[in-house]
Amino acid sequence: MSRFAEVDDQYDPHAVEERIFAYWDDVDAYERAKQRREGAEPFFFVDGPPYTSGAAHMGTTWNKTLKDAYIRHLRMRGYDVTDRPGYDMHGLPIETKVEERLGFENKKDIEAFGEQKFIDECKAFAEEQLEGLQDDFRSFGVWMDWEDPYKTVTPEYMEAAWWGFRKAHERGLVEQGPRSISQCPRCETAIAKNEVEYEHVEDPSIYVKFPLRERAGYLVAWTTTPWTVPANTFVAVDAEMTYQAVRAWTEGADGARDEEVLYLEASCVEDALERGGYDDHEVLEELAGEELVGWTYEHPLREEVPEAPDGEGALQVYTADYVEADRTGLVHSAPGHGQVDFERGRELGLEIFSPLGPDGVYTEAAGAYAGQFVKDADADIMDDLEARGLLLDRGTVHHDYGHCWRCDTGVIQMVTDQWFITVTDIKEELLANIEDSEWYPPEARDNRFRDFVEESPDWNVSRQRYWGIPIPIWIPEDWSGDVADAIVIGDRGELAERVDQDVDPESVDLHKDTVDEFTITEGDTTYTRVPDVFDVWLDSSVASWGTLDFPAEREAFEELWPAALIMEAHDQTRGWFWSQLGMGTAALDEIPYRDVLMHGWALAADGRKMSKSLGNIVSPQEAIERHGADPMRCFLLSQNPQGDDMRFSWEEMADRQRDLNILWNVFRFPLPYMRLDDFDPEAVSIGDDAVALETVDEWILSRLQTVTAEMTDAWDAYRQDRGLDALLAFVVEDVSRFYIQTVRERMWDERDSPSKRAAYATLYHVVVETTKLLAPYAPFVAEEVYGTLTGETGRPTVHACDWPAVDESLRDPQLEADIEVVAAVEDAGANARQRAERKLRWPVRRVVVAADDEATAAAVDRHRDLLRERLNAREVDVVEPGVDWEELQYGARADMSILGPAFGGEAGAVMEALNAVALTEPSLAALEEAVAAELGREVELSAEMVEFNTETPPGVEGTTVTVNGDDRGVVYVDTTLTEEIESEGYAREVIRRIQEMRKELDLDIEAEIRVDLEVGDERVADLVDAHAELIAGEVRAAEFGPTEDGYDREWTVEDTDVRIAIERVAGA
RNA sequence: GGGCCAAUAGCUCAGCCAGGUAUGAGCGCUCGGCUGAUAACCGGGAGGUCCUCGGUUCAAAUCCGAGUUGGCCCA
Repeated sequence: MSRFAEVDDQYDPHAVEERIFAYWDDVDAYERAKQRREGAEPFFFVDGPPYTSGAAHMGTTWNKTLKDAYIRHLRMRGYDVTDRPGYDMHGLPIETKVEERLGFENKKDIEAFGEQKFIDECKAFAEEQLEGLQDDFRSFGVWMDWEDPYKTVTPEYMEAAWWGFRKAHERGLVEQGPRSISQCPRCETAIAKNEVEYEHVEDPSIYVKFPLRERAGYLVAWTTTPWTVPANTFVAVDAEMTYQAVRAWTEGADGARDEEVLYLEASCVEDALERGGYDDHEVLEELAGEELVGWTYEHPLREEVPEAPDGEGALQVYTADYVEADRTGLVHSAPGHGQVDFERGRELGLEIFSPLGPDGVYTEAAGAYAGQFVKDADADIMDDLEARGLLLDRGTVHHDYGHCWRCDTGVIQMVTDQWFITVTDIKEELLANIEDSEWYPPEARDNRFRDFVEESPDWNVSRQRYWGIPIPIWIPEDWSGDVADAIVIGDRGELAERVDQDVDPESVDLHKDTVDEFTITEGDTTYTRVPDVFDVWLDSSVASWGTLDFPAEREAFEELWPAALIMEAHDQTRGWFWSQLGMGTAALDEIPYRDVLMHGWALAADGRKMSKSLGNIVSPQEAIERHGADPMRCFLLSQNPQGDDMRFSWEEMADRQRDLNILWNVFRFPLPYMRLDDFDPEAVSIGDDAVALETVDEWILSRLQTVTAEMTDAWDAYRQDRGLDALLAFVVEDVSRFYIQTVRERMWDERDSPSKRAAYATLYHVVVETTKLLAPYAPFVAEEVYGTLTGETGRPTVHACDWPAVDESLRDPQLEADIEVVAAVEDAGANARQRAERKLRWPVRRVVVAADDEATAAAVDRHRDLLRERLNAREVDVVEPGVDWEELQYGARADMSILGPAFGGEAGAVMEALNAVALTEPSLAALEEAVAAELGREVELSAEMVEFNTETPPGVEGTTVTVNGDDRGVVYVDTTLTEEIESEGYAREVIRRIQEMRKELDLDIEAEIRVDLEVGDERVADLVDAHAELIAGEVRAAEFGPTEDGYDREWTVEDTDVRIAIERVAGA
């Protein structure tokens, strides 16, 4: 970029982005920034792979922006940062999208289409989505290794999953067996708990009567899933609860009683009998749940389902901890379906009867219902129960029921054989390994994560699908079910070595259709692969080594692993944070990451989550279009990244754009002067002898050090938001509002001077360092400003710079504290001026600062010149603490509620006298004396009667100085006019108007002009005339006098008409 | 239904862990100033049941309990 080039008048984020994208391309900025740190201390960052099934939304954008900012920052801090992006590309969500695209209904369509073709379609879809995501991420300036992302679908990566799984197997943590799982009958696969979405639906609500064998009567249990009744195996009670045997009856028209005996939990009796439509009842007996244990009953659908459970221990009452005193207090339990039923059933050693296929259709074992889809059989089952007189009530209920997150089909609980990593066997290790990670915020680890790990069941890693990493297990024909007899393959080399077919480990694809062909023969036994693929959560769980292409490549793994840092949103506590812990511990007995930055979710402006149905989605593209990538990034990075959800706000984003615009103005303000003077930053810098730093220069340089230190601390504490706050406050308040304002006059000076050089050198240094501090947040504008200032002398990109170090020699806390006081005094002075209605353009005779403390007095004293300048005062005086300003007078206000009763009829006169007097000191004695003089007689006053206040001399206004909430004194501004002040005031009024006219004519800064002035009032004309020289200097007037064809304008200055004409004179 | 998190000015948020007057901050609004950074900048002002209800305490935005609303996770 060419140094001190002309820049846009206004910050235009889109123009900057466009130029910088081209520039980065030209100079290979990304590669060079990385090259700079090659061989430096490594920092192993691991990208949590986004799922490739759609475009980047605001949450992904926040996440990636955070990652980019931290990577850039760490790189500036000197680390060789791993920045390989990753993509999670397998799994059911993509399968269902592809099925939709191809118009498929179920698995049979896939089989007909061809497994390999379907896998190819899924791969193509995922790759297509991946390209979209890459473009999205690049569009807001994320610098990661886009040329070489890790993809979970490549052989190297899939092998990493095999390797981890084999390690887990070697440690005895892999097993196969029946489990109650959530099955999607459409997708015909088990789905994970977190893939189940609950929806409000209407379902049957039935009270089933189970006929007791050894005694009269029925056990009554409630269920919303009639289709599980064929598999009923036992009825559960709570040991402690009280159950009642009740005789309940209905009375016919003829008075005949129809009665039966029912067993229910005591508190449920009334409600259940009401539902059953009984007329009345009596309690026969009370029993503890424990006493019911061992009672046996008839299966209610024995005739329809002859194969229904009837084995050892079946059809009995047992205790179970899932029983509640709700509905009936007895629970119909079918270990072939429900998870808790299954677990209790296994514990009791009961038969697991699950008479349905993966598509949710009853098998032959279901007898009369065979061939029906379970949900469709509900009605028949209820009819059959009713016909048999075994339904106490039949109704419906609205409740939440699980559905497949992808295809929205209601899930069914059933027992199937699945493969597990038995993480419950290593729970202690998992909990211990957690301690090796540091979480930001820390509570997330100690509450949420620990709880989740403690409650985690074994990990079902098998899915009966196509688009995934095939489970690398080969089993013999007539397999015993003992996993020790199975073969688990850990990598491609081993695969090629052991399978019967000819396989090239370098080129083999590891997807299902390919590996299903492979067989292994050992001795005279032939092994075939189990048909399942891995749960897609297993894919990303191995990312910490998969991203290093381990096990194919070993060196990087040995040097870098485990990850130094990962960052994802809080939903990943039960996702990626957990899966990595599980897999890392199972395979390597180590947690695969050290620092975890857990951020929140991007919510919509209304505080609700962004969703299509609420219509409150804001896409990153829209944000970039409206405000630009840098302002969007700054908005996202100004949010606390530790746990809290972010609330989207257009206003905030617009504010960040405004902040960057101020930076832009700060940057472009000195450029014309620097160009004019051929300022050479290399020859004239802040440390040089030829540069005479003034107080404000030293101050802003000190502030820069303080801000740098604050920002470094903020980044180290994973609070980049606080760093950005500090930086923007510095730019807006310190640099723009204070420093620039103060140095403007120095830059206007046409002559070369050590002071002007100091201003140039200081501002140059401050802005260049600021671009470095800003670089991780707003990489585009930081680059443009940096490049324009440093030209060819800097690094090719600001992102290859070192993070600024704090230069203690430039740091002066005393000075910073002083200027804080000065700024507060200035604020108070401006306030006083405003109340006196005296514009800043008009000088004031003097300003008196009555300091409350030594520090304030000393600060004002030290910076008297600066204050004089900023307050436009001829003189600044300090009154030391403890001393009254002698010109100050005091008055008193009467409190009539005290004074009235005390003086009766005289009160009015006393009050008037009291309010009228002026005192030199605020004491009761002085007041009494003055009031006596005023009133003509003595009065006796008490402290309660009056309140003292100060009265400033005529023409003087006072305002309290506050610094960070503390009163530090009072500033008195004396606005009394003198002829000399009026003269300068009018002259400055004229100057401003001429400047405006120059601006209107778009004259060059250096252009000289002729000025013709006609002032309507003779006295004012003389006053202006007295400052002709000042005017000429300020507006570059070569001469005064009539213009030939000048730009002519009428003005009104403080009620006086002024005509001004200007024209350019030749030769300038 | 359960666990965790949040709620403070019109908006976005500090403050809460270690209780002590909300100087709250920025933006917005409004009134004024400045005028070669000017589609910029500066100052003044208004603006609050600190979600609600209870409790602990001399004192609660802050600690405790219950509830409401929203978020995440789980059933």
